[in-house]
Amino acid sequence: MENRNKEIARIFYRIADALEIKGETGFKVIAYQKAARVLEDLTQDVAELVASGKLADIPGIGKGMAEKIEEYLKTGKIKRYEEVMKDVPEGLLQLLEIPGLGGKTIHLMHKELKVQNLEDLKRVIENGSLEKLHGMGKKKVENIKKGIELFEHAQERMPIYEAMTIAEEVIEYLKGAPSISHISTAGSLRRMKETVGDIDILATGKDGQKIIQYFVKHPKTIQVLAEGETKGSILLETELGERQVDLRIVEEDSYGAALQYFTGSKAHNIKLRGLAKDKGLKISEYGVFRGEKKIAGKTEEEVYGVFGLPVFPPEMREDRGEIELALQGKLPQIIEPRDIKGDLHVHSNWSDGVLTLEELAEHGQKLGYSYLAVCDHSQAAKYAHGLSPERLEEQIKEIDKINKKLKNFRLLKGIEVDILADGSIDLPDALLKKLDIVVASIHSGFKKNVTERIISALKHPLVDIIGHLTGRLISGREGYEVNIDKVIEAAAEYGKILELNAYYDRLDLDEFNLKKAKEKGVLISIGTDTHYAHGFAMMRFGLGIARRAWLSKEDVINTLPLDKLLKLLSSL
DNA sequence: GCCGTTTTCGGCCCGACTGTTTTCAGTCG
Repeated sequence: MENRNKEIARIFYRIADALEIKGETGFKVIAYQKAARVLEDLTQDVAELVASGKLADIPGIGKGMAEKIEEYLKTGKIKRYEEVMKDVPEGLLQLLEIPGLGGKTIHLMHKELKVQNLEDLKRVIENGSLEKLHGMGKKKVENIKKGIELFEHAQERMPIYEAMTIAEEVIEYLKGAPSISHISTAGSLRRMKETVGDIDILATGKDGQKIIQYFVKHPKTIQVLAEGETKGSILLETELGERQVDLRIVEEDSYGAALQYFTGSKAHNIKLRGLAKDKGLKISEYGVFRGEKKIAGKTEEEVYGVFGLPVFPPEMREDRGEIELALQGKLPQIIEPRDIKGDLHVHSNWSDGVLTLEELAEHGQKLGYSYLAVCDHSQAAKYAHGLSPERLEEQIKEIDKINKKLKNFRLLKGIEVDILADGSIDLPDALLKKLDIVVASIHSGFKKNVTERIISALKHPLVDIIGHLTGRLISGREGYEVNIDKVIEAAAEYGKILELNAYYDRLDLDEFNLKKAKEKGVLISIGTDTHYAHGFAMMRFGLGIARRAWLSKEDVINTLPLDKLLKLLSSL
């Protein structure tokens, strides 16, 4: 079983929402939200922290939260939660998700008009009673109506690859805007989160208004949501639906401060603002100020420099302890794109890929890699033309032939072998012994003893790596029922490697499990699992997630030069 | 509700924008 951290986090979020609607002081709401976020980010099981008495050492968890967590672990309930929910109908919580509608207004309409849910809200809009409330008016109601419309058409967060593709296309377009200079992604996209809500773009230019006017005329615009002098917001038509893109324009002089500010995360920024306050400074998207005087803002180096901090990699800006560590000069060095020496999971046209072995080698060399691991499917994967022992023998010979012609580059002989229903491996040992690298993955029987099967694969002396451990697809499939903590422990025990599958829809292991793996000393291999030429580019998303998990070069085996990699693999 | 070698009480990030006000409240990012 997974630990209960996320369950408790969810309850804390709901308490925060309920308190917001009840009109409690904002700081209590923030305290619950912070505790919830901290719980979500935690790699240890709260139950273990309770057992060791270390729960209240976690920043954001005080006496009150600790008591509630213990109560939940003991009784499965939190009294405080049931109390607050007495006064707040279930249907009211959901209304907080409507853009433009907040706790205060919901409280008011609940108290004055007995609104309990979305239905009721629509009714009081239609019959005009909402408009008559104190502080409300025609325009506010109009805005809420629009909010409901947006809410009902709300899109799921989009996978990072999709967001990046749209953002890069818009950035190309923006280069044609008058007076525009620096252009960058910001927000969760720049932080490389696995999914992205809105696409945020930041740019500098003398004439903000003209740039925004140009921006909203993007040929795929289907609706202009905002068009001002410094901010524009549009809905774009894309292959997968409507996507929101926001553009902000700032002066050259504020670019660093704005980039820092709009990259977030919010929690990271709040912590930084706290530091500023302690120093008697003020920080905003325009710069760092001492009184009226601006002392930094042009670059992120300048802004962070004021506090004696380095420019954090965007992926680390989540308030997960990075600021505290940096202040002590102990911020870890995380993996960089240039550290990657090869891709350890690619498919050829021998199974379900489209590229020939020669083409794979060409692409690998173009990317500046030293090696590529050809890991086609094994025979059990019939749908993918998995390789029989005979065809794998043939492929091995073919790869040997190609390698003889290559200089400073090597195709590694590998396989992505199926872990069968009984935990055994789909190819004979004698054959596996001829390979440089063996990745074992589950492709069927997602609900059958997955944990045990994976662990038995880990025990297999010829298996090096477990591929896409949970099997989840971000845009549509829950992962297998697998006890990840147990698998990580087994991988540590047998000294085996876990894959970070860089394909954007998998990103599996995710950042939290990668962090757990690192803490247990388990090494990671990053592979794109590409079946096509354009799939090699997925490496950047795998790297993004690796960086979000604070993996260093030393944690990732495909940062090794070829000879050291082969030595490591043969020792597993 | 959390937090503290300046505080165990009194703070808790900041500014833009909007709309309903007549000096401010609510919401957002």
